[in-house]
Amino acid sequence: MYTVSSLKAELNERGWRLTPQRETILQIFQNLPKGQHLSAEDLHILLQEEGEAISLSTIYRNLKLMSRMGILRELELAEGHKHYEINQPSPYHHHHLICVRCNKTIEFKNDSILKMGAKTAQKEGYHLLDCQLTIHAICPSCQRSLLPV
Amino acid sequence: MYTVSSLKAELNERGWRLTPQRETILQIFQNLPKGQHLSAEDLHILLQEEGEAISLSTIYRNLKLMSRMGILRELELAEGHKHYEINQPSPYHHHHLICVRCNKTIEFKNDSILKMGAKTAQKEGYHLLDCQLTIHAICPSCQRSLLPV
DNA sequence: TACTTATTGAGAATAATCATTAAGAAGCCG
DNA sequence: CGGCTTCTTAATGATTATTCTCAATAAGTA
Repeated sequence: MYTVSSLKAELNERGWRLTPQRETILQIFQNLPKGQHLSAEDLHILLQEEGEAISLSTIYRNLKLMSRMGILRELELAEGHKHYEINQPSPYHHHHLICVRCNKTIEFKNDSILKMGAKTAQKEGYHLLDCQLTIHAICPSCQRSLLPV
Repeated sequence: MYTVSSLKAELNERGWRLTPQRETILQIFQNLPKGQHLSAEDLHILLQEEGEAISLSTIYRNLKLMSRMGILRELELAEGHKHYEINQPSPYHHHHLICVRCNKTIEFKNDSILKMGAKTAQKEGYHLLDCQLTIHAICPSCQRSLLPV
């Protein structure tokens, strides 16, 4: 599991710094119930409720930074705003199937996708950070509702 | 001088449309006293005062669009926000010298800069939209004030 | 302990989303 | 031919999301 000290090491390696805010954000995501993900706004409110308020600027900055570092995954579940979740290694690595009508989201696993992503990145000399298959579709329940597309 | 009908022609050529809002924005810039330039917010307020209110979204969208079309020039006079002015052809084409302390701005001309820009763009097969030399400096008056840098 | 400079927070500037409106193209007809 | 109606889809406005700027702070290093 990704620890605060490995975060610090990775940051320092690039001349960046471990701040209390970054530590807090990492911990929030690590303690999040499985399958949950947060938007910037969600995280902002959650932190306020816990009395650990962090400014929205800092939240946006660090969500982006930690995604680029491969610590978080940036999910495009619904249109209009992004969600984030912790990026876990192989046995927990998963993908998303989203109903574009009701936004119901299902996580599923498929090792061959990750393998293919890893292989492709390697072949091109890229350093893999994350590899996610996102499927937008219409769930059975919404299909039955017969609403027009 | 750039006319409404040439704007319409250029827009339509790309499958875009001439709207009353775009026409209004063009006219505002054409009637602006020489050497004046507006920020998005300036333009928004100016239009409200004239009773021709256009939404901020539309203003931002069109300032960017018209800059990319080469109709307006996007100026970075002071940090933090952009200013726009009409983009005029050769005899009126000019550059800017800005005091980074007091923001006093001087326009100056230099045909060889435009020629060089045109030549460079052409050599690379680029289509020239605008070519501006922006000089940030400290004006004599601010130098005399002896404030620390 | 001092020093450099990345980071934060607050606020302003800019971009993106989505439902609604309307520009321009195409087809009709007198 | 021109005016009128229909149709497609770009553009608008309102709102929300995100980025940027700057002065003040503090992490890591010497």
